[in-house]
Amino acid sequence: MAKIKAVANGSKKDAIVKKAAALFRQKGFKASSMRELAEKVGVEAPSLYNHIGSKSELLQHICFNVANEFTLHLQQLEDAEQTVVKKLEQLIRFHIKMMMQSYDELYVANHEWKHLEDPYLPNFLSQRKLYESSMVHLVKEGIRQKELKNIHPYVAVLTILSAVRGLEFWQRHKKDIPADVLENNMVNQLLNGLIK
Amino acid sequence: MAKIKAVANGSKKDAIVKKAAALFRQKGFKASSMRELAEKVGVEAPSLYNHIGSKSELLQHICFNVANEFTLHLQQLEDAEQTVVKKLEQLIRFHIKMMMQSYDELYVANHEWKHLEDPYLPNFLSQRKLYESSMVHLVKEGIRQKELKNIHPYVAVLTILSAVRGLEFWQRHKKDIPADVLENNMVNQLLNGLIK
DNA sequence: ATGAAAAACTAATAAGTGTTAGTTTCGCTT
DNA sequence: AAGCGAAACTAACACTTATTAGTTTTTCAT
Repeated sequence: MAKIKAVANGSKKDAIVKKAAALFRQKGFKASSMRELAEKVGVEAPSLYNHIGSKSELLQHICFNVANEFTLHLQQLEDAEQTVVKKLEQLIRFHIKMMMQSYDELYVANHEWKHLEDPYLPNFLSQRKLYESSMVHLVKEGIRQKELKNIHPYVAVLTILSAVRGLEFWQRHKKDIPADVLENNMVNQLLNGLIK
Repeated sequence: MAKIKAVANGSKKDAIVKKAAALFRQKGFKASSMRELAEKVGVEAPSLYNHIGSKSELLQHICFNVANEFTLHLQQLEDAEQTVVKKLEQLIRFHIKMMMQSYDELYVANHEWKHLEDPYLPNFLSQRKLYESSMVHLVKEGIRQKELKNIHPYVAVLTILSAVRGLEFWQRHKKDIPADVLENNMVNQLLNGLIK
């Protein structure tokens, strides 16, 4: 009856993944049923399996799409020739941009990763750990270059990552606080506690 | 066969709530079954219903116990005669202390509140909003008193709340980073970006 | 020891889960 | 128009879910 409309520049599978991200964010992975997802897509539940392999696979796609985007960006940042402070600033701004353009996916990757299955869960976690480690490395370099105060590197990274993660919380106040105001204020607040 | 052992200074119900908090944190609310909870408690699933009303009720207790503790502490803080900076510092330290002594409960309240049911979900959210508002008020006062820079108050609050929330993330590194080191570093980093 | 209340048990229910099998319909190429 | 593959459908399965009913055991004050 109803057909699945493929999203611009993407397969029908991508369209399903996108709807799944929205649903998983609203209800959580376990509380989202394939029947409900099918309804959002405009199709009966078993029809979904013409395009996807399983419910788990949907979560995998969401989580790793996000993880890969962040990993890629960080790698590019590491290779760039810039001060550590500039790099940290760009990193924060990237997190904010991602939060705006891929809210559902980012939220799901942050909150529902624990429902990933066995080869994927440890892979996801180690990729995340690697991201963290790279940031710690960056901060240490900043301290060595005397760009940053002599703070505890891991605590600094933790604080930055937590703060940007908390931006999902701000989605509800989008109208009150324009993105650029938020961005500049947060960058300032996070970095001024660090810069020498 | 097995009997439920009441926790020190608490009913058997409290013992179940505590086990539920640990389970809900590990697996998430929806993915935790009453059978599994019963197993952790050392009893058959239906026996739980001699002590509690429903699965939902467990989540309600967890979420509101946490919310009430924070609300109470903030009220006491507001009444105290201290500088705004001191108050913010104490607030951050309180969050860290709570994270250490009630990790499971705090985690569940932060992550699983969306599975609360109808009268409780809006109540929880409005209590949370009130907490936020009080913090914004506090920051505004700090700006008026010229204790704080002229930053966007809501962004400041968001950053602080997000950063302390991210402490759950640090639980895994407890051994590497002693609590007091973390506490002092985070307080410094968060406040030095704010203090004039 | 006895009777009552508390709290455990077993059995069962109704609803919901992801997913598979088998069949029909749609849309496009020839 | 015919035929073929993609993608929809219905029906069903095997399981798990929270929870209730009814019964038996345990605990404890008298």
